[in-house]
Amino acid sequence: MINSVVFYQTMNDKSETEKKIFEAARDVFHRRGFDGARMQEIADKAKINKALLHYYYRSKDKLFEAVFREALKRIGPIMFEALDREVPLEKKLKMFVSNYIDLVTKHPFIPGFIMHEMHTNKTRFKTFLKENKHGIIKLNKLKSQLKEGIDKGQYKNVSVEQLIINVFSLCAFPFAARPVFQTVLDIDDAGYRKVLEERKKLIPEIILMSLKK
Amino acid sequence: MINSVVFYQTMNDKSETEKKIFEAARDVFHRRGFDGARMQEIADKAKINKALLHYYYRSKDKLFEAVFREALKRIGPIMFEALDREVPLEKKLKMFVSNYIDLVTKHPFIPGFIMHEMHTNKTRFKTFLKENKHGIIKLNKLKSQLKEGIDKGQYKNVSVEQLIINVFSLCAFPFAARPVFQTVLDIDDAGYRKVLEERKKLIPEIILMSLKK
DNA sequence: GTCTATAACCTGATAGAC
DNA sequence: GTCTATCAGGTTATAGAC
Repeated sequence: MINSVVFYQTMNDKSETEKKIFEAARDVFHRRGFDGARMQEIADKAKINKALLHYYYRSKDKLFEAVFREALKRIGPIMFEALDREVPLEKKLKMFVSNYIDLVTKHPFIPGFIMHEMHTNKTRFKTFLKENKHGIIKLNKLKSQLKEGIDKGQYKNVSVEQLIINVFSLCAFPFAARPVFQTVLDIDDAGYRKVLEERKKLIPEIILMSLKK
Repeated sequence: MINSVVFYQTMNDKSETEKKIFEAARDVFHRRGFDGARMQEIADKAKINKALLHYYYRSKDKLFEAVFREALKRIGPIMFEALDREVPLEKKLKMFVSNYIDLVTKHPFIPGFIMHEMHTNKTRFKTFLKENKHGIIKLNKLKSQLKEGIDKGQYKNVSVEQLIINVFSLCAFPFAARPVFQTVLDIDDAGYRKVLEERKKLIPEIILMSLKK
């Protein structure tokens, strides 16, 4: 729900053509990355011609920037704010994982897209992230919850950094490496969807199990 | 050690120039991906000119193919054969995680590289994987170990597929998404190396904890 | 705003001398 | 085997008509 608001605000004042272009661009950039994307393919997909792309977005760089920013806006809030809310840790984890898997099921290329573009252009990413105010996240609430559990002797002494890395790895990697897993484990599309769905339950269990003493 | 053998066999009969080219190509392709890589950059890095690249490797495609094959050869055995050995599950996990993290520390772009190239060209990957005889993996030994533990009431009823996905996610994603994590969690290079090192112990603990009843 | 035509540039690949 | 010079094709970007 957070994300539809963001999307709505961003797209609100745009013309129909501009929306069509943006959606086509998102699709192509997500799939192929900046270097693999072709302005011609975006134009074809939006059913307009190349010149119009430049009319609306000046250059490939600017168009990419718009797409990349939107990806961060979609994924940022759910990633970080959701984890830092005033909700019991256990419940928060379940909600987060379920929301994340739903979101990325709708935009399955986002994790791989962001990862790849970051590796090939770190500075661009850092700039965007920081201005996006999710730059360096605080996670104060999560930290204090974790510390509280540790002090009570309820949780193991795990750093919040490792915890975050574990949660995201378990959530995001099955999407980013989907073709690898499907090939190597010989799972068809329907089967893999089931695997992903199962993980909504599985991941919180794993994380909580790994925290408990 | 498996990997040095593979490397040795492959590089054995090549001239010095060919080796230099291959290593430069590996570096550039790993970093930038096929679409982002430039023959000129490879030539510069190998300290020869573009024409020589074509003399040795005919085309960008063929050069890429060589690099991609080598990445699979490096990662394939450690990924799958290691997990299917006749060793107690607990010990096997620890060894695997430690070896994997060491290998990928040396070639940190491999996970992201393979993932990205797969998304942009699935058929190529499938062909390579299958001929590489790690195509569809059997994991018979791992399966029977897991089943044995489940039957004994020692382990939970987790599928081997989910287990594999969990292990690889926890191992590979911190490398593939390293720039994201470092930025967002505000960790410098030395700090992140420490985080990765810690995971050699942490990951087997998490996996075993999640298995136990 | 939308189109066609084309400029300007880049990149992979080859020809040919040494 | 290695180099310089150059071609051929493709891609981003713009000019200009409607």
